[in-house]
Amino acid sequence: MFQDRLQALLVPALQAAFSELFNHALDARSVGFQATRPEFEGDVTINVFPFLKQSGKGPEQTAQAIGEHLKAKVPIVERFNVMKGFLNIVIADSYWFGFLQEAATQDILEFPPTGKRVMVEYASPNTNKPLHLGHLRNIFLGYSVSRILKSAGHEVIKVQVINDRGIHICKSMLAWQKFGKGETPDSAGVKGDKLVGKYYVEFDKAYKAEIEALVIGGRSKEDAEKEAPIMLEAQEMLLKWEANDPDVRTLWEKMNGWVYEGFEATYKRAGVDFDKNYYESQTYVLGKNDVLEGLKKGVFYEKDGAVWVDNTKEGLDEKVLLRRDGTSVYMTQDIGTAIKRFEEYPGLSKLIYTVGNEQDYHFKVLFIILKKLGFAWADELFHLSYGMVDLPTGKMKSREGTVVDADDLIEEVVSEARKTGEQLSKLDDISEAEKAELFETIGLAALKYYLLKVDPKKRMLFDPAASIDLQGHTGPFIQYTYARINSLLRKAGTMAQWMHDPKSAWPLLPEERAVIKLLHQFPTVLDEAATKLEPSAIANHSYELVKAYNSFYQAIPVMKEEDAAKREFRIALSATVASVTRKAMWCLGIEVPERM
RNA sequence: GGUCCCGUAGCUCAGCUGGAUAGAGCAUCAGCCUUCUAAGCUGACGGUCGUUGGUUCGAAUCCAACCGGGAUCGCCA
Repeated sequence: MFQDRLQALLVPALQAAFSELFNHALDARSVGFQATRPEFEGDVTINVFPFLKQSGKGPEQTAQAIGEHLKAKVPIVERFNVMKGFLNIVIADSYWFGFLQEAATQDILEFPPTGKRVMVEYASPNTNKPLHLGHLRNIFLGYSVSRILKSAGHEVIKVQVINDRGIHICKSMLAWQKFGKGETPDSAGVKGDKLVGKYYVEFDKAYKAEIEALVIGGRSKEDAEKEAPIMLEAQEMLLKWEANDPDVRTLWEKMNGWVYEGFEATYKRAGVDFDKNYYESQTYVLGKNDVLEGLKKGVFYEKDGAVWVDNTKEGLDEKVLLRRDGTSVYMTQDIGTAIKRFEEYPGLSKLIYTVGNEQDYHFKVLFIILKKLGFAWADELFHLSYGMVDLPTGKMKSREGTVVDADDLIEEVVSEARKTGEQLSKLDDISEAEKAELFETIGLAALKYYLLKVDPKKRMLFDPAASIDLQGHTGPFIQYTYARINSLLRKAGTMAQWMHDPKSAWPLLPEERAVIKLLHQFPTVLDEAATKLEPSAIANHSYELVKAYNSFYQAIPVMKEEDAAKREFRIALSATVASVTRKAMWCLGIEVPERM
């Protein structure tokens, strides 16, 4: 990494300075470089306060002594200044020119292969209702993480888990049977997932009506909830499903098929995909044997006929893994599925679950259990826990109909992009089809960037008005900068290759230097994003970069520059910003348009 | 009640492996298009970093307590 390379040049020199000046060994890890604050002259800053004990001198003298030593010994240290305990170092232009030369000719956001395989699970929808805003945060986050890991040199396997069985889908099936009159997505003219979701709501209505009737008839609310005929019927249907009843299975396959078509359409429009799907109907039987084996080994224990794990030593509770009747719980399946994945993918070195933070406890327990079962890879499991998405009106609640539908939302951001795009009317000469594609790209960028720029761990507020904003700290602003550079490059024609020639170099302008430094930091940001699984780091740095570029663009002529060497250098700088931005957006799952 | 997460400008968020005068965007106000895309740029306004203690040469950042918000603690999924 380039940041590391600069440090690699400076740290040993600093250590040498230390032993010569103060006769003291300096631990490389204790050295912290920081970017020099803009109000001072310099590129990197060393804070000497931590070294005062060893130097035995005051901050100014210490910094001054180190600065003089570095300037004498390190060619790229051009000059320095001391402000209190801060040693601000100016790195020679030649270093920055040299870096740009490299960045212009290779992808600085593509790391060499690590040989590691990583599985990222980033969607686990139920098949009884359509995808909503919460799913979108999950999907965009996981997709971005998988691309970041890929750029960081890992082999990535993207998977989703489809919760295709259980009482929830039986409810939809039953309601469709009762009230559907044979309606299909085609006959109703709606997406399959929407149709099935509609019958899930129908079930709930009928169920509530039955409860009410029973309560009026004198039953307690709790009894009524248990005794409502339609609920009993749904439970019966679930039993039939488990018994492989042909009629139930046929209906189940038909309705799930509708849902998959609907999901597929949403994923396609959202621009995400998966390498493999796991279906709960196939995995829900897994895990039972593993639990029984754990019982034999004494990892688990039996109480009241059920199998339990005791995690009280870990500060957690006891948890049932097999019910008294021998059937599985959710945890059991997850144990089995994890084991299966590591069997299916030999050499899998990491498994990341992108799941909301309401399941923090679940994953804590799951990982502890797998560790107790003795799987070495248990340490490589990671719960990428993301915060809930709130609306200005409060929490999303499906029962209260406050859920923001994924398809509707995408439609809205795209049409907003269209509205603005047509107002600006810069695109009168391109076809309707091209325009449609462009607005799709811009609208989705607005939405994705809005969801990804926030630290995934944090709960976030979804403000519909802000999410379709195309100005300021937004995806379209970044796209705009890219398109703008492209326009510049088109004017430049076949780009004459700029080559850094140390002999004919000129002083870098502050605007140029600022842009180069942000490019220089980017690989470190990618590394951090890949380590911490934080797309927001990429999103925010991309914004910093294009903002600095726009300031440069505003103040400094590129094509109008008369000195050919400078002109070509600025074209190369612009082209590099464009290509790095494109790659950074790729890491977020965001496309960039050639013009807008 | 136990455990965990969060609290930074009017709003939404950065900054959090301790370091200089805490940064952006939106909103508000004032400038900049006969020159490379104004979806842009420049500037102004705006802060007891929830509160109180502690550690430290130095705390938004680490620790503790409290206040406020959220999640979770099923033989549900």
